Amino acid sequence: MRYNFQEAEKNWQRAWREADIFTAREDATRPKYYVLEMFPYPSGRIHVGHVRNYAMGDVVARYKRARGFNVLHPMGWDAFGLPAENAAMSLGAHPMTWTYENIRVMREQLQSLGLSIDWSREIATCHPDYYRHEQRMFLEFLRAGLVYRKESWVNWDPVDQTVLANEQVVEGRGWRSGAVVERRKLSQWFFRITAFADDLLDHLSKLPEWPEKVRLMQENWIGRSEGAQFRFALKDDPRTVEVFSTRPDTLFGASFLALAADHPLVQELARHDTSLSAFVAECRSLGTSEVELETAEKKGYRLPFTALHPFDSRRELPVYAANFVLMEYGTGALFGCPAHDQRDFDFAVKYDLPIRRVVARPGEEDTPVDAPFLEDGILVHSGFLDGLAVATAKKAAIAELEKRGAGKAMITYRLRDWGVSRQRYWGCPIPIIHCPDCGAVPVPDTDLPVTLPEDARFDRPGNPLAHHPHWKHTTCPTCGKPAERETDTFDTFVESSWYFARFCSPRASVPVEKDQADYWLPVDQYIGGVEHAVLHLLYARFFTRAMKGQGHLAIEEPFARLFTQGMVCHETYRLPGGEWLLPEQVVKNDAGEWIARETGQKVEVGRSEKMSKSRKNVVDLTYAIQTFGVDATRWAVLSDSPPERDVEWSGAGIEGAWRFVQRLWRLAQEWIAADPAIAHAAPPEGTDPLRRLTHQAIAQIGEEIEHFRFNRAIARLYELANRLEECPVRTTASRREALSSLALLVLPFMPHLGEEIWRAIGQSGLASLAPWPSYDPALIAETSATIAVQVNGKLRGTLELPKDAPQDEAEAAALSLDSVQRALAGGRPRKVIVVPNRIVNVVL
RNA sequence: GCCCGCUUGAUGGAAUUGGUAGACAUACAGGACUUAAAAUCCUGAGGCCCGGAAGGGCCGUGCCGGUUCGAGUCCGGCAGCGGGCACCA
Repeated sequence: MRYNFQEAEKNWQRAWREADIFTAREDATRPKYYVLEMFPYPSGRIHVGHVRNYAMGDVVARYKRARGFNVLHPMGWDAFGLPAENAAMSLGAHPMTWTYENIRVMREQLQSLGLSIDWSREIATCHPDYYRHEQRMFLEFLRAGLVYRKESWVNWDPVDQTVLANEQVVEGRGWRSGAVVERRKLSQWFFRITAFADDLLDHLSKLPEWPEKVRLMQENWIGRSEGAQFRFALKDDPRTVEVFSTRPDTLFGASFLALAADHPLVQELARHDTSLSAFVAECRSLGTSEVELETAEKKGYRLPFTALHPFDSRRELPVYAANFVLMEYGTGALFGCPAHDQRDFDFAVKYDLPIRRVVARPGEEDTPVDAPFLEDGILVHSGFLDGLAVATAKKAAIAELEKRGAGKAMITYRLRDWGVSRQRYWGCPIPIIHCPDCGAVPVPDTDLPVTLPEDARFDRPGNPLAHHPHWKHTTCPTCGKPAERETDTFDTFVESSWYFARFCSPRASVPVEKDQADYWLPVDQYIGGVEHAVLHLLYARFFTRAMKGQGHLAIEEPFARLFTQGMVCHETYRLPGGEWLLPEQVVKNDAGEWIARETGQKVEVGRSEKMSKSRKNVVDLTYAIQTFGVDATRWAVLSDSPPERDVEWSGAGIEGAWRFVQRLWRLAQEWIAADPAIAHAAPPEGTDPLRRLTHQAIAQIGEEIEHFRFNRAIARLYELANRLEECPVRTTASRREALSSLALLVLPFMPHLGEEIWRAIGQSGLASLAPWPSYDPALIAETSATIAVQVNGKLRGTLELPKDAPQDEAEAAALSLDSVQRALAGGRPRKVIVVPNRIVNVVL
């Protein structure tokens, strides 16, 4: 007798489909629950990481549905992106064909997993019906001042002729071409995410159901710094230099000013000063990689200016252009206070500038500074600030600057506006027309969507849209003269910034249908990888605010609860030539070395890292699913490891999971065969050991699922199975209760087996529609307690006592134990500590 | 450099949040069934020591120290691993 999972999977998936039970409909009479897993990029095939992610979401969705919630659990495709274009270049397939074919395969694979997904809401972001709304919202945001265009520095790959994201620059080279990346200034479109910097930061504290780690990462990313912005006058020059500082209290310790190479003043001087312009070029060519920055020398170029101290115009400070000052942060200029900043200290030593102590511990006012003093202390040698603590001195310094009209308190953020222009084909076209006379003109609403030309060519580097013979040529909507379309497309993070809202009304003619969005949003449970902790999750929070501003949404925060599941990792395998191999393409030879299965070549084994298609360390579960079934595969993927933790994938667990599937199925079959009346038994009454086990399991497993402890829920289910087999007293009624509860408890993890057992015991209807079993607290109440007996904190034995037995009884029982008597050796304990129902500790 | 997190048997991990460390699973070993294998079932197992055995003792949650009747759990210090940020003024 063997469980035929192929049959069961086919039958139940058909039954669910025919009963149409996963299609979500608004229903004011039931509480809603929106479960969403981060949607996949259609890279080719489903791997273990996907299965883990979607199996978790499915557990939650099925559990909440059983708990009476009206569940929305949709699926879509994050379908624009670079890999499609790379595939077009290397395989000759059109990005669209490649993408839709991948979607077809992956959809089939996901559907085979028995996920409780509402497929009627499926969306693909590369479809014009999706991105037309994005284009429309972009233009709305433009009108609202949340979008602008400006020149900015980008990473430019001279071989592929495209902009690269920072993440795509590896050690200063393009990740694909290997070419040394240049910095280039290009006109780019930006989303004004900084307009919400404070709001995005403040609301983090209102997201208690987000992991602390993610909130912290976003906080650091936004990087709020409080300080002051103020002006230095220049000697014999009407211009001024604006600086930002978080330490205005140390202003009396200033000994120089430093400007970024891109600072307008420096730029201007460089026009007539060739050695300065050489210095500027050197600053720009400086790599942006961490290692280079770490080791780069602090270099300055003395400018022909002298700055005057804002609190004492007799004090004169030299002004430098310096390679460590960033135009993008603050004002692109700073004052250096060598005594209280490491970098300024290094610079002062190098250029022999004064190092003036202005903060000190009591009694160390005149101690020479041989290393920058960074602690809090008392202000010294600072005129009106003398004697103040650092925090007070900051306020006093700012007040004085304001009084003199030299500056004001200022908050600066690390967060930059979001540059969304990409010189790529496979993305959403930016709906703008550039007219020589009218400038950048929005595409009129009636002309949306701007769709991609299908006949683009991918046989040369650069942007296929720009190369297209006629796509970009059009006329200006304003003046009617010949004009050119914007040939850049959006960063693909734009699509994923609002897809969760689109799922509420996926076919609407507006971006979101307000009523439906108001019903379903926010997402109650969002699940995805921690690698999106900052970018995607921050962009989505920004987009939600921007959409609210346009009246599309009523919420600020898109995701009420966030769960970041760990990554599934695997070793990487690489041939000497650099070609990556799939795990299934390598084997260990007799000597224990890894070799390529086909050629026998030695393979270099790399460290275990997140499964990704580019490194080929992906494990396809097709084989496991065909051999052991979907239920066993889902079970194996969720067993053993806490969901938030990274796991090193090994196929080891899957056979055990399969054995367990069969064991449960056999258990049900055997019980039914031994007692056919089980199928019709009335609900049990009273108490017996089997009922206690059943109800304990119901209580525990519900609790574990609520808290995302799927590994523990699974352990409890194993325990339940072990005990059901051993349990002595069983009535027909309690057996029926045990089996039907078992069916429902395993269902979120193993939906097909759950249905199978449910039907086997004669339950009507679908288990997937059955309410979560309830437990009787009276049945699970413990009547006795096992109490540990310790002598001086060391375990000497255990006692079995009635629950809540009086303390003196427990003490007496403990003292009468042989092991305790031996330890006492006739003496008397100094002290006995009794913790009811837990422990008795005899202290000698 | 700064900020977070982690470290428990052969392995993945549990431990009611200060109260019996190692649940559950995987791998392993022994046994039963079998001509044999698979499957299934039973048994064993943190380490060391005493004992023929029953049993008993000591040590043990990265390392050192502390608080406590009692520490995997709390505190201080250190090490290792992982993650985030970084010429951020």
